[in-house]
Amino acid sequence: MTSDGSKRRYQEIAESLARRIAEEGYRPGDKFPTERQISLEMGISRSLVREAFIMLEIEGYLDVRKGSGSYVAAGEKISLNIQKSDFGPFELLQARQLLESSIAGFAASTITKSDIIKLRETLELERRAIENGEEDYFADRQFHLRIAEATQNSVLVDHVEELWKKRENSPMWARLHDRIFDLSYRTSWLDDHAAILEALRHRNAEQARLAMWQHLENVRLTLLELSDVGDPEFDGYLYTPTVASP
Amino acid sequence: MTSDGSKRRYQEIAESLARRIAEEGYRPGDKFPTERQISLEMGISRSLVREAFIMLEIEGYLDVRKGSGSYVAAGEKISLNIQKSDFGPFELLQARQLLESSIAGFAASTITKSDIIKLRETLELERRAIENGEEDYFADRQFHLRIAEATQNSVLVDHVEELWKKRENSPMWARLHDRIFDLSYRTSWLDDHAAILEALRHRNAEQARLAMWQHLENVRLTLLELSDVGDPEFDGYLYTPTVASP
DNA sequence: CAACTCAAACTGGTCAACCAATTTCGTAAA
DNA sequence: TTTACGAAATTGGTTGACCAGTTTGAGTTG
Repeated sequence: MTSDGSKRRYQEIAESLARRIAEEGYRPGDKFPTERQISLEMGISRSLVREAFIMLEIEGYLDVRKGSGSYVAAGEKISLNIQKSDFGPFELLQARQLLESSIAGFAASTITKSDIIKLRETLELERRAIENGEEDYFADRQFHLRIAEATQNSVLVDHVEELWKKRENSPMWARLHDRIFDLSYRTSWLDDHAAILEALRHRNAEQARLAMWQHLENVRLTLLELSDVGDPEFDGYLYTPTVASP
Repeated sequence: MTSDGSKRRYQEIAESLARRIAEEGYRPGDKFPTERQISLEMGISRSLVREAFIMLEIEGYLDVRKGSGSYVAAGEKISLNIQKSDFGPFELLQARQLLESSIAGFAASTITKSDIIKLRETLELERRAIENGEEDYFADRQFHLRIAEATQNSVLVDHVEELWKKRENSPMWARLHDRIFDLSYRTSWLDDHAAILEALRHRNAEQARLAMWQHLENVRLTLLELSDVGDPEFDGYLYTPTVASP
């Protein structure tokens, strides 16, 4: 977010158009309405539409061709983007599980004393926040990022976080996210974090990997429980970890 | 890239301005020249500058405020972006190694016959491309993505790919990237891919993980060789894999 | 002298008109 | 009938003028 919470107009328009692509069954390669058509339709100037198109182009939804028109992006970009908007946070969480547990295991061998001290401070911050009943999303995030930093993989973990945050903003998952951070769940996660830190302190890679896996498994189960999906579509995500677990 | 290799004008301008931010010592929070100033300075209309600003805003470099001006983005966004441009592709490759080898191992248990057939086709595509001396970046990328798709982790792998591609565009690594895709290297990578496919076909998770690790290790060594870094700064990346290797 | 006011001079936001590349389609030539 | 041509229509590209918030500072007031 750019400091101010307000959105620029072109962003709103772009989002509305992106929704349109997703909902009106556009497929890669399909011709999208022209800038003029949309400006008339929405009663705004073409410049605004144009700026929105630029945003959509940058985000990989649109492919604009001079003299010809704009087309829903062909190739992988769009199909992945469409997939993104169709899938829930479960896939993402699975990815985090895979990634962060590997990183935690690796961190056991690279972590320094000062890293451990910092992690302990972060944990203390979390504990105090929970006692006071405050929001502590920041501390939770910091804990995960600091472990990644110890292996110099923070860029990647941060990007997964960004994806996660984007999903939070979608109306579909917003309510879910609010409930996730109820104190009850965070208290149990605090124990998970403590277990991870303990494993790292003993430089036990296997244990660290396992602890991180279990932590994110708990998050996943919580998420699943909160969203009370009986939806069989989600079965695909309910696999037994064969990679990072023993 | 959006099918056509040609860049839209606003993109060129945005890149030139991004270079300016990086080279002229702008720091987060600093005020950036106004749209009018730059349009005069470059002899173009303000709309073009405006479109470029939008691109820079989306990419997290700029924070534009109505009535006030545009500022070099503060907070994590820009610092991460600055970090991004400061770091080489080695860190990213390490992340890919960690991530994709885990995914390959997992894919061994989830992959279907049709997935394997598709992978074989992609491999054949690569082989033919190399024989004809053509570019085949697409096929290489497709191979890696298809494995990820088998575990429904394509979103994540795709994002790492995006980061990778961004780095390619930076002048610092562009030349390096061109040389990577010389035929000689790609031929040996073809064998790597074949080994990965073989392991997946036998549903041997451990072997698949190892093969993918080794493949990206080869890529890393090639990269290292091509960039002939005696630079001790890179020592941090030259670690022995303790996580995903045996 | 300090604090307030408010208008002028900035800033980005929006618009409608014109430019240039591409596509389309009727017409004429083979 | 098929092909080749080219003008007209359609597309995105670019521009300058005007609109709407924000900042600034001279002038006023206590």
